[in-house]
Amino acid sequence: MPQPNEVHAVKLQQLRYLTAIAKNNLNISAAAESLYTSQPGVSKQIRLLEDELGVEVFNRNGKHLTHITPVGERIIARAEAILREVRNIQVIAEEFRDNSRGTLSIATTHTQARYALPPVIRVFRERYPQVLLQLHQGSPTQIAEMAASGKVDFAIATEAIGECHDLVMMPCYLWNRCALVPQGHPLTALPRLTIEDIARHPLVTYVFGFTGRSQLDDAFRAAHLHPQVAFTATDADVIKTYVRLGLGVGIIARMAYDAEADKDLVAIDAAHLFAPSTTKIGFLRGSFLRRFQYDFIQLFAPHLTPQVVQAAEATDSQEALDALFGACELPQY
Amino acid sequence: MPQPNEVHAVKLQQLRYLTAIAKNNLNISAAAESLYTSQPGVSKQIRLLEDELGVEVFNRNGKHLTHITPVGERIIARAEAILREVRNIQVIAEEFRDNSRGTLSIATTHTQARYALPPVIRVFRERYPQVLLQLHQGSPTQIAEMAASGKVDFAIATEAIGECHDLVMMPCYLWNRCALVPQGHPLTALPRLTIEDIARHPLVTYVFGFTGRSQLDDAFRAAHLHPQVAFTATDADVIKTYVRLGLGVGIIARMAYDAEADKDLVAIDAAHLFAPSTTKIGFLRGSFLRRFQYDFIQLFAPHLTPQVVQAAEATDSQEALDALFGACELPQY
DNA sequence: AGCTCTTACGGCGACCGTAATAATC
DNA sequence: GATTATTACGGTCGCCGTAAGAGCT
Repeated sequence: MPQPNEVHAVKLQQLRYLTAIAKNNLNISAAAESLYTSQPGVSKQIRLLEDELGVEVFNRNGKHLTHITPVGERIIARAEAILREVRNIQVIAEEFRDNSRGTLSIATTHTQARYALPPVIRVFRERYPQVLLQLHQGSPTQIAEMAASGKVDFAIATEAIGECHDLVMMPCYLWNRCALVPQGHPLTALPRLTIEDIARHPLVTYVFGFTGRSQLDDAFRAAHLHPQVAFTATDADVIKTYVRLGLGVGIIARMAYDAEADKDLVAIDAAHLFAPSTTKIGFLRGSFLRRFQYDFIQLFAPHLTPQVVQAAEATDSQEALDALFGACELPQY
Repeated sequence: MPQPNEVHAVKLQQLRYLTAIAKNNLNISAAAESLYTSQPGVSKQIRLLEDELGVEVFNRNGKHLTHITPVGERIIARAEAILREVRNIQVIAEEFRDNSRGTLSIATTHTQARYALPPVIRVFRERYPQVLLQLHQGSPTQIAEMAASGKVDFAIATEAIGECHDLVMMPCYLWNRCALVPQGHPLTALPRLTIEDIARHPLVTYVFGFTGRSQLDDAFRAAHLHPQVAFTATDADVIKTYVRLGLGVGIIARMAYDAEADKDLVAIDAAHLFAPSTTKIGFLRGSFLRRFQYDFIQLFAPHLTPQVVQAAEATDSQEALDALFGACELPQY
């Protein structure tokens, strides 16, 4: 006479449904769709779970979910941890089954994808030809969101990430800027560039929130200058285009200047004018990292050995993290 | 046309089976029994899980499980974390449903149960009459094991716990010893007790591993003395009995001397002869603590406020923990 | 009116338990 | 021979999906 068991128990799918609803603005229909299942099923399982736990996870107004209850917040947080660990188990199994096969997904900005990553990717592909690479481009906030939600393994960007406590962000390298002008531009005649010189011309540079734009603003503000910004773009290639059109002085990352392809333009070093920016790599806290993932990190930032990465993950406060990397000599470009 | 789903997925019960087998010396039959289910069911689910993950969790020799594979170790560790979190979800729900109702289970030694806990328990029961109390007595190692396996919420003891990294152990108070002799015993005539005085008599004291016995041995060894131990017991009541019979000098915790009930015996302070012992309270790392649990801790050790407890849980290394409590003024008895 | 959650109902699949078999100690 | 794991088989339960109903915005 089978299963007169405990009648009911918490199930993993219920937890999946829970987090999906939370991620879909409390819309059960959308959550069901994102999970490729039916609304009634999701709805029912949530009720069963609430029944089982004896508490309401969601506040309801008639037929609509309005809020997450305080206890629901905590339950969902734990549910996310559980699902992360389940995913970890699967990743661990995959790693041990064949540690040279798998998928590496990275979300990053144009600047990194175009100038910093290619040599790293080349070496990585040679070393792990069986690993499927997936790169996704986006804004820094999108990138952070993708890493935080587990859609990608790594986030690589310069700004606006690190606020999220769920992400472990580690500094990779520092980089400086140059001013970019057409040949024969007045700035090319100056012996040494000053910030006032730049401010006299309209600027073409990055959109706010992209690629160290805030360091730029900080420097001008500190000098009480308010240069005219003629155009803002999310990537250096677009900036170059408009510099070529004579729209203004471009200010880009030094590494984005290609002596070959951009020989019609002149790059004037501006490292002494703006604080260097730090490019970081991050991953979801609590993730099991595969060997090729550790290897990728180290290829991109040699000082980030597996030991350092594990230490960084173990440190939860931002100050402790800064202390950990304060001693590191980061490469500077 | 229902469920042409992902065909299979990791299930919580499979993880429960996994941990049960690990805890039962790789004996599936015993594991099944401990879970009140059948061997074939457990066996099958484990095979299904291994199939799903594509790796062997256990090494098999014909029909017997021999070892846990390296990948199995990691998977089981994650599984335990998952099951802990599931339990946490249930506890959280219970807490929010009614934070004055529930169960508090404590494993402790005779000494604590008999002398240290009663006043705490009395106040606690007044404050939370709805909370069901469950006290379990055992040896320090048994106590640590019970807490580590989740059978009890708290472990309270003096020795031999803290090795286990899964437990968060926090110091509660220090205590000293006294020598216990019948009235008229030669030691009562001495102006100030020395360790040599004691060593001249046979001793009646705690069994090794119990109630700060090691500090005792340390002190004699440091003085190059090897007193004869006439009798060892696990609790002070038994020790008193044999002191009354004239078997030797009892050495017990000062707080175990009751001026009323033990007025036929003389307690001679020995605080200056032996290093004080530290009684600790511990719980399973990663457990959600209910309000009444925090309250209980604080009743037992007023310096262990919820903030301090949370800080202690967040600290993973033993040294950092010692540093955290190094500043605390612990009460001393 | 449109969207969304809930209730009702039916079917397939899965888990569990009993029984029998095989392999080790 | 005793214990233990696996295979085989059957029954019940539960999940999922479709369809219909109820309640907001």
